[in-house]
Amino acid sequence: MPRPAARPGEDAAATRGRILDIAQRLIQDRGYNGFSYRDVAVEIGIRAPTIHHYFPAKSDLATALVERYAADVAALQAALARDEPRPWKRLAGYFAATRERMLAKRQLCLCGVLAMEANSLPDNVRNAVDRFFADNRAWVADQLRQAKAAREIDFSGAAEDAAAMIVSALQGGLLLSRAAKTPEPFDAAVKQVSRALGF
Amino acid sequence: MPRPAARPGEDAAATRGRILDIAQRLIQDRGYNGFSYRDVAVEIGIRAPTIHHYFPAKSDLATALVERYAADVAALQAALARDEPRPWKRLAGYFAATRERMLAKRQLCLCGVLAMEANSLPDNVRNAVDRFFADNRAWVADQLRQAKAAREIDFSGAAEDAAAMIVSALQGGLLLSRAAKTPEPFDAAVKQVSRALGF
DNA sequence: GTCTATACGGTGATAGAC
DNA sequence: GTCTATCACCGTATAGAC
Repeated sequence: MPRPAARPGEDAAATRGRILDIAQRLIQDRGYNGFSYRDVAVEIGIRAPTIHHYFPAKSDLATALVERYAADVAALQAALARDEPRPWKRLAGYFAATRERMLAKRQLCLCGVLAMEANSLPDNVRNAVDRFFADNRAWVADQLRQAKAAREIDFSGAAEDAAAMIVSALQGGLLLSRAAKTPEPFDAAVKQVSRALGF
Repeated sequence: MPRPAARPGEDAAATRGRILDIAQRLIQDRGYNGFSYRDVAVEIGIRAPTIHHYFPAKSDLATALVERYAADVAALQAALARDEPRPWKRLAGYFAATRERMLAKRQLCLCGVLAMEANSLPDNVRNAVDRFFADNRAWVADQLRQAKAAREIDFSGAAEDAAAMIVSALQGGLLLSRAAKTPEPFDAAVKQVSRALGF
C-alpha cells in the first residue's frame, strides 16, 4: 500500500531521463559490466523489467547515453567558442570543465570508461565512443591552431599531435586520480600541459 | 579417456603460472568484471573450481596479478637504468616498452584497467594499483631530473608534474587507441610528449 | 591436483495481467 | 507505464570423492 511515488501518471519522458541520469552515474562509477537494470530500478523506485519498456536491451541504454553525453560536451565546446573570444581561454575552460564535471564527483569520463571496456561492447557503442574522442581531438586541435595564430600560446609539431597528447593526458589524469583517491595527479598533469603550452 | 593434457602430474607451479598469464590477458582485454574463472579454465583445459585451489577468491588472483605485473615493470626500469647510461634514452625505452608490450597485442596496461574499475575492487588491490602508479611517476620523475641535469632534455616546472603528465598521457593514449582500433592516437601523444621534452 | 556435484544469488530478457 | 511471474542462464564459491 505505501508505495512512495512514480507510478502511472508520474509523467512520460521524466522517467526516461531519470534512467539515463542514474545509469550514467553508475557506469562512470563501476563500468558497463558493473551495473544492472536492477541497480537503476531501485534508485528510481520501480521494478527492473520496467526499464526494458524504455530501453529494450542494455546496449540501447548505452547507445542513448553516449549520444546524450557527446551532445552535452559538444554544447559546452560550442558555448566556449561563442562566449570566449580568446582561444587559449577556451582551452583553459575545457580543462576546468573536465575537472569540475568529473573530478568533483570522483567520476571518470563516460566515454573513457566505455573505451576501456570497448572489447565487450556492441559495435555501435564502440563506434560512438571512437567518434567522441575524434571530435574532441579535432576541437582541441582547432583551438590550438587559433591560439597559436593569435600568438597566445606556442608549441612545436602538428596541432593534431598536441591535441592527442592533451586529450590523452586528461583521460589518463582522471585515471590516476581515481586510483590515488585525490585530484592531485590530474591537477599535476593539467598544470604541466598548460605550462608546456605557455599559459 | 581422451583428455588432452594437464592432469595430475602435469607439474606444480606450472598451472599457477598459466592461470596468471591467461587471467592477465583476459583482464587487460575485458576488465576485472568481464572475465570469469570459467573463461580461464577452458583455456587451460581444466574445470573452473580447480582454480580455487590456487586462488581461493577472485580478489586473490587479482592481487597476485598486480604484484607480478608491478615487479615486471620495476625489473624493466631497473634494466634500463643499468644498461642505458643516458637518462633520456631510458625514458625513450620506457615509452617504447609500453608501446610494444601493450599496443602490439591491442591491450591496455593491467593497472590502467584496474584503476578504471577501482570502485568495485577490494581495497588491497586498489592500493596496489595506486602504488604502481606512484612508483612509475617517481621513476619517470627521477629520469627527468637526471636528463635535465645532463642537459639532454629541457622542461619547465617540477619534475613530479611532468612525470604525472607523461604517465597520464601514456595511459590515456592507450585508451584512445583502443577506441580507435589503431595505434595512431597513442603514437601521436607520445610523439608530442617527446617533442615537448626536446628529443 | 583435479574432478563432480551443488548451492545460491545475480543477470538480461520476455510474457502477460492490470 | 508498471507490475508479477518466470526463464535460462552465468557467477563465485564450497564439499567431498578420487
